[in-house]
Amino acid sequence: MGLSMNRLREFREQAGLTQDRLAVCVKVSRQTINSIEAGRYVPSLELALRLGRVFGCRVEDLFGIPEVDDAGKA
Amino acid sequence: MGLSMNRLREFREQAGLTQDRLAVCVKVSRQTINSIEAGRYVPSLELALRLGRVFGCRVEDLFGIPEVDDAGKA
DNA sequence: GCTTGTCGTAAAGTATGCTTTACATACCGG
DNA sequence: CCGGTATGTAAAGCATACTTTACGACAAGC
Repeated sequence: MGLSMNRLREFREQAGLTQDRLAVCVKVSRQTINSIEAGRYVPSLELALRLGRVFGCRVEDLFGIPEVDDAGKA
Repeated sequence: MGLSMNRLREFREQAGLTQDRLAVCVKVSRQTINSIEAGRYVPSLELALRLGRVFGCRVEDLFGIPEVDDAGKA
């Protein structure tokens, strides 16, 4: 739910990268980048870390913080 | 490779939590926590984000930064 | 009209995160 | 001795990330 919305596209466009070039940078296929931007699935931790490194930001800046959550938390 | 070594146990013990209690906090099974600490696999992004939230640290503090790059990768 | 570049998306296959169930160890208190 | 707590680990099964291959659409330029 929360994670299917991310700021990947925003970061990528601001960096002036195509999906293809970003994909090469982080060593996945172009479709993987596209699917993540489209919210079709959330990346693995490894990929998320690589993306954060490319953009010089925290993983939490790209994905996350949404899920405050479920009441019975603690 | 790099990600199989993480600081989860360190953070957990410092927080005075058992594997069981931490598991409940982040809503996974105890075995999942154990396996991550043992380096048997790396967590999903969702779980990593929840863990970071529990410990009040960045995902990168728990997992990461290791993989500077490939060198002989290909 | 053709090609080239960027994007959107789908299907089948492989890898792996996570679950449940289960058992084994070790420490501790009684 | 026994019971409870905390940990280590394994197997089978389900869900999903990621791959390759493939096709469709839109714009730009020649």
